[in-house]
Amino acid sequence: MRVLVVEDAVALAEVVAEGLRDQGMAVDVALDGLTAAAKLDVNAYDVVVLDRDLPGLSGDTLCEMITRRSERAMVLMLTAAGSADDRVRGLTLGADDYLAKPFHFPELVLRVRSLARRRPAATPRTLIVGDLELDPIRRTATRRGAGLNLSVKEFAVLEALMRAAPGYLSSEALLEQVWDENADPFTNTVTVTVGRLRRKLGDPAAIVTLPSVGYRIDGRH
Amino acid sequence: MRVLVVEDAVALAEVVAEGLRDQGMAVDVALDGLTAAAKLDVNAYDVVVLDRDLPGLSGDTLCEMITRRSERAMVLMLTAAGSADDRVRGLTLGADDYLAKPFHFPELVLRVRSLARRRPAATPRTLIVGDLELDPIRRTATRRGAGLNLSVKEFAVLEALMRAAPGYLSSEALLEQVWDENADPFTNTVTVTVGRLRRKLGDPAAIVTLPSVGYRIDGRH
DNA sequence: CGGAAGCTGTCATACCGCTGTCACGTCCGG
DNA sequence: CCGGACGTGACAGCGGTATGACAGCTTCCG
Repeated sequence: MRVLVVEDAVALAEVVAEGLRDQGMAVDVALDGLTAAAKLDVNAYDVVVLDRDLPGLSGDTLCEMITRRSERAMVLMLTAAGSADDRVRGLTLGADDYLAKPFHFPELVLRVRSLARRRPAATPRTLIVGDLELDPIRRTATRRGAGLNLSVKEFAVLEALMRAAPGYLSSEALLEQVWDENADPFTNTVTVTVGRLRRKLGDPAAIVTLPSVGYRIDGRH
Repeated sequence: MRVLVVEDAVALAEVVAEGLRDQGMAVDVALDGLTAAAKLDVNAYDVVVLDRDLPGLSGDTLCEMITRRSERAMVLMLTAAGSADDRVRGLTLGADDYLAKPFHFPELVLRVRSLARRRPAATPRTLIVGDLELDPIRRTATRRGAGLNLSVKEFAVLEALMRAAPGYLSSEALLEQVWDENADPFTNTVTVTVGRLRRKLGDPAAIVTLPSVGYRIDGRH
């Protein structure tokens, strides 16, 4: 899952980004509105965590820009002012959720996850493809009921592939969804991670390679 | 629109199925939970009309199985008990609508239609020409149900020809669509690739040559 | 503080199958 | 009988993919 954190207080931005990364998300940070707008043009985010007080472009303006798009990210607005009025104004601008500073970090994580889930309209709480089952919230994955011990990246790759099922994802698409913008575009870490994931999934092969095209979960089991 | 009726009372099942067929829907019937589960594995339904009292698997269990999937059908639960409690329980399990027996048939039709409308559009994602089937999303191709193991170019050629069917494509058109613009115009790689594709498709011949004109998929199989 | 263990990305390497070229054979119309 | 169009087998080059080894890093724990 790809997240953009827009927050001008560097310290806070980093704390939030790190925390979300611990949850296995690929997080980019923008310290002002203009940078944020540029990044939004280039990358496809699932959720934008947006501070309302921003240098450059105001959070409100940015929020409106985002929500006007058709394939838009979900917006979680952060604000210092927690009054009911502000809440209403924020939601009017199209923010999908609202969180007042100071906030409890676990709540932020919860809301980001729930926003991501809401995006392509009501995805179920657990992903099931063939004999694979994956719970994004509890961060558990099983095959034929047997628990899998996956690393953060492996889990994220499996989740992305299962969300795409029965479709496929190219290496580039995986790199974009699972890794953040600092990823070397010439890396072969996707290949390696898929390889390691395959080993942990065991037989029969659950991930099929479509040569020169990408990877796909085989749901026939 | 594809509908599955799961109901153990044969007479009722047939009446419902016939009535829905009169509305132009494609209706399958399952008389018990296990049969239903099997059919759900194989076919993609838009709506499942589900009796709660079932032999084999209970309606509740089946409903949970359906709603946990990602590309799921909408569920209309039928029940003898029409109490508010049951209604709540049913919806908790993920049923999308609820109808108490005995019901007026027009109401059933109405609800099925409305559920189908709520569903994110079952896209006809497969190309079908004769006995050939090609799924661009999953990147699979089959003939008479048997999977074909095609290379990138072969797949692209087959896809182009199937999209053109029942028309034809000239070698030049294929070269333009499948290969990039700086392809050697004097190459015979199209001929070769079509040849290899033919071999993988097997008998009877599915690609006919129109001498000096081009190639066409023969859809009569 | 120090060491063990796990995760992650890089690199080198081996391998496999796709791909385009070429040569040659065949078919068909003129 | 000739010529063009097409089919097909052989072949070599190349690119994509898998994988083991390794190093940097973090985390955990005594």
